[in-house]
Amino acid sequence: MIEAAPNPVTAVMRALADPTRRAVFERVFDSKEISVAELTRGSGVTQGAISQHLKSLKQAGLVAERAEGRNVYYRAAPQGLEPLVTWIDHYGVFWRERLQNLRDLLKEIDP
Amino acid sequence: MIEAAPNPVTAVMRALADPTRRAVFERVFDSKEISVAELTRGSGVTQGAISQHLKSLKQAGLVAERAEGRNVYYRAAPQGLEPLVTWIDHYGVFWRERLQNLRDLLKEIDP
DNA sequence: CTAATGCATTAGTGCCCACTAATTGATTGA
DNA sequence: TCAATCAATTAGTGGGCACTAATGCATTAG
Repeated sequence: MIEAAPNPVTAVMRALADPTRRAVFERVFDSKEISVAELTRGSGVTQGAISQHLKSLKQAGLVAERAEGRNVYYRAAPQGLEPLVTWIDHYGVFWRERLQNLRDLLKEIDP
Repeated sequence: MIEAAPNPVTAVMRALADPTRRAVFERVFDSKEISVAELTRGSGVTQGAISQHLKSLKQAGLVAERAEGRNVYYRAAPQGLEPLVTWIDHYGVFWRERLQNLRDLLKEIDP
């Protein structure tokens, strides 16, 4: 139960749990590429905050960057969501089994 | 971009972002039903902490409870994951099919 | 009845984190 | 050249959160 190991699921969950940071990811995702200045516009927070969020998202493997001139363009890295998908999908297996058991049971009762 | 509204996605993400609390959820899920005392055993934290985590999970719609005598038995509420699955379904382009199956399952479970 | 067990809740504490303001370095425009 | 723009980073701050210790309330056992 002692989980000191920095789990990738935890990293992704933590990165996306914050509404502001998740909104940044969503905007990056919806744009093919987007600069920091453009992300800052209408974000309600300062440019520094946006840069910090982008750093977190990058460390979580959720975004990638490309520098061009004095701009830095970010793009989404959807593969970064894989740990999350795997975690959730794990429960899908259980549900599947339970449903199957339930169906089997129903068939026995009402053949 | 100002997101003051307490989003259900945020609620679920936040609830599951903490490793200890997520471990509690996983143990609740793996057991059909489990008491607080049993959850506390081997959790590495006090009983009070477990109760607090269960309260958070309950408010996020991820667990439900059943009192019996002086025990309270918790069980998983899989439908609580629906906001998360829906969100990933939108952004996790690679795994949309996997998740679509999972969403169908959730609908079957929670009629 | 009395002691013990199960659970929730509270107050208190330390820590982490989201944010700002300011600075710095780099690049571009006039 | 000099000013302006873009982005990252830093120090500092407030607030929230995970946790403990302790208390209270039921319920059960002896």
